[in-house]
Amino acid sequence: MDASLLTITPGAAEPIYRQIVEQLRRMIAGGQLPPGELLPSVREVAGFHAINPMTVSRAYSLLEGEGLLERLRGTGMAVAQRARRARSEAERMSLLEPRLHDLARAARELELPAGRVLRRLGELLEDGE
Amino acid sequence: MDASLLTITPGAAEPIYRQIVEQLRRMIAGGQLPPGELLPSVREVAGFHAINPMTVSRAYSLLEGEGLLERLRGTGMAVAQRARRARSEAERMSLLEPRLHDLARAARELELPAGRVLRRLGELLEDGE
DNA sequence: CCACGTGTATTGTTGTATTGATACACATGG
DNA sequence: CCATGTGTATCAATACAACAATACACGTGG
Repeated sequence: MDASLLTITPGAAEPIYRQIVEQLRRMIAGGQLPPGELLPSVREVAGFHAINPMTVSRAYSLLEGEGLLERLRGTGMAVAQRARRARSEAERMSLLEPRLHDLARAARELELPAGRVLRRLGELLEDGE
Repeated sequence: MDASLLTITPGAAEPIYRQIVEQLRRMIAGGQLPPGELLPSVREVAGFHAINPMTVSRAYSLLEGEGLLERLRGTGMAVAQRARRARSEAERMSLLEPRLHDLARAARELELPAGRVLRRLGELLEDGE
């Protein structure tokens, strides 16, 4: 995997390390990062995005704690073999649930018709592919 | 409006004052809080939710700065009259856009089929009403 | 008139989160 | 064998959020 595949926004409200964590978590769960895949080194990511190596390391460590990454000493970090599990559609869906709830609540408070929200989301989901 | 209508989660990642700000902003844009509506006093909200009065005051001040609330001296805060504008469906929709983009991106990284996401969101939107 | 209820300014303290700078231990691989 | 590249432990700096305790300015309403 290449460092350029990560999207990092230093100025955002969401902390950098968490941007990395959640992005990688989803890409692993989704299968874009298969088990065994080697991740870019902390210094590589840090250099490319002009951030601190420790910030990247922190993200990697958290994912290692979750069992999603493996430390290959002297080589780097790789997607763990046992990370292949937890890949049923239902399980991936559960990672999206909190965001869905927040969205539904916001839409309700805005008194927006369900149809309109669904239609717009449909468009955005198409655009990506 | 009653203090119990606000949903506040002290332990959440999102700071309390911003939870209040965004919630009120949406309820005003959505029309649940019509112009002239009197808000609960800072001490009332603070007491009910066991938080600091200054935290509530901070949220109110920010909304006053946006022109959404009006200070009625000696009485409290009320939804501003001129807040009625900016209420077209398109405008309310725009408040939801960032969240929609995030969701679409997450769904893509999770490799979830659009249909499934849309169906689930549909359910959640129904439940609310 | 004046007690009471508004919001707010002020000051200080506490806890936490985030990021950064530096130095270190370790395995690889020519 | 040792230069090079891994990740990371440690400490510090900074910023932010929230709380606490006052005191204040102001209008309402009995």
